[in-house]
Amino acid sequence: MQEPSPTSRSSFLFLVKPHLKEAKDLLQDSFRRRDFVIISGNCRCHYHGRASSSLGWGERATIVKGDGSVQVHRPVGYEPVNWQPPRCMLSVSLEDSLLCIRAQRPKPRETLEIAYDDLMFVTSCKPVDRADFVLYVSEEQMRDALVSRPSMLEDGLEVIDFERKVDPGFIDFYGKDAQGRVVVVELKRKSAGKDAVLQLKRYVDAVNETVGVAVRGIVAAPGLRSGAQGTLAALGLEYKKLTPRACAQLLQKRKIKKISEFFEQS
Amino acid sequence: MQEPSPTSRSSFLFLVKPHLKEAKDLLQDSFRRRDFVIISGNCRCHYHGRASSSLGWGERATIVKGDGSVQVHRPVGYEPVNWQPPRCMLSVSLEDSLLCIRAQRPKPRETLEIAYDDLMFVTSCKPVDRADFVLYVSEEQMRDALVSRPSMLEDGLEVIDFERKVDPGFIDFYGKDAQGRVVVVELKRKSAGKDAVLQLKRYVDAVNETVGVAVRGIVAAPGLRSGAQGTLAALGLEYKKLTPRACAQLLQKRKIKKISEFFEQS
DNA sequence: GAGTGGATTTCGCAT
DNA sequence: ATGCGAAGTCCACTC
Repeated sequence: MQEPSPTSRSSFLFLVKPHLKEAKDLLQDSFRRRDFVIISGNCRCHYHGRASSSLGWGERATIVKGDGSVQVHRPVGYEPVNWQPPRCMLSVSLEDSLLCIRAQRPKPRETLEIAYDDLMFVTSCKPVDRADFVLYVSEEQMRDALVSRPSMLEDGLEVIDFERKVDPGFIDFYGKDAQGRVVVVELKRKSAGKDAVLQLKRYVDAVNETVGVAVRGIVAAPGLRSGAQGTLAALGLEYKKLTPRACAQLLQKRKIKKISEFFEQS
Repeated sequence: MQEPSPTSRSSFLFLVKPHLKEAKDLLQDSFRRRDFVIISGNCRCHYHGRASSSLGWGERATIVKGDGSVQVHRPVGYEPVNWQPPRCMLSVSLEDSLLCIRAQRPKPRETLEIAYDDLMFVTSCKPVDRADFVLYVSEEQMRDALVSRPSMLEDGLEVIDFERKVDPGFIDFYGKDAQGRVVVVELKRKSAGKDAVLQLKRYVDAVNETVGVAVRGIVAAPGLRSGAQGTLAALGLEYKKLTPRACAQLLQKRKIKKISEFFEQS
């Protein structure tokens, strides 16, 4: 990710106000090449499959991607009015002075027909895009979420402190469970590895020396790398799945962005 | 719907391989005019809001609609990789030789930043589209669905016959319920009105004269127009909601397209 | 405005 | 292949 922008750009074709025949020839080639195609003009649509729908004449933009997905976009509305998921059979033809585009899917059986009688433009290209998409929340956000609602990890869990200083470092979340046992939570934004488990163990040991009650250690992360599984069990520690998305969603609902706000509210 | 195609076409602007400055000026005007804009080129994206995400450099197409919705499409994948729902604040600027497009939404607070360093093309227009979108299944499809799974209307309901001839006409669905009572169903593709209720009453009366058990009458439709409500109650008839989508979904799952197939399977 | 349920949901991961 | 659950779900409808 964040790799430098390539210096060479992929080529593209574009037709402005083309005749239907001209567009049909381009689209046939483009569909065969699995190009990324955008068609803008006046069209009507018919869909038959999981349901049926019809859409009268109007000016819309159609996107056909190399994976065989299709979407027809009206001037307003986030979602496409008609669409077809990937892996479609694409065909184009001229029928009764209409440029007819068909996208068929075998399973489930469904068909989308888009008929243009007038075109603003048609573009065709093969975009180069090898970047990784990364969706995340910060470890701080995860901690905020957990502090604002400890029950998302376990019923009856309550917060005592967070970022609590102990000898080996800082404990992300420090609380007590429904049975009154102390709970030490190590948060990880990505899948937790053996290093996270060992770090948690050090915290648990440190807490064990200072408190007189039982101490539980929990790794809370979106996943647990295979190597960490055995270590976790051997050290008597636990793992609880905690996804960035769940945390982000909670923070959104609660409208809590910072820990300070939590303490003001509670 | 299906209204004749208008003879005059709305105008559009088309920039091919524009300089960033040139594109910025166009986009500022387009955003102010609430145009329908498509931008194609090399970009990177950052999103912060309900979650956070980053997407490195790659060639993608961005659609900005007049309602303030934004979507960034990669070469493959039905869904946009980044997006913003309608009612966004849009802004465009030149920063560090990048064309930066910002789409901000106040509630929930979230921001999408799209930075282009190279453009294939930019188009801007104001499409005219006043057509109605109609999603439907035929009454025949609804009947097929109900026959293939009467329980979608009520547990224990069984089919005896369909399109059954009685004196006033044809009964859509004829069956018996869990208590052995005869059930007469009148299907409607759209919201049922008083006419549908009265028609059902005639069927129920006709059946009442020929059978010795209690007869129930049910209007099954996606909705019930307000006027029909009172008539329904006065005549001792019932209404059950039955949506075209539920029927279409069932037909799809069961892979039953025609009644004949049902009898072959049963 | 918040809450609820549906969608031609789509999509990914588990079985 | 199939089924189940999550999603920055979106969206329409109800309270």
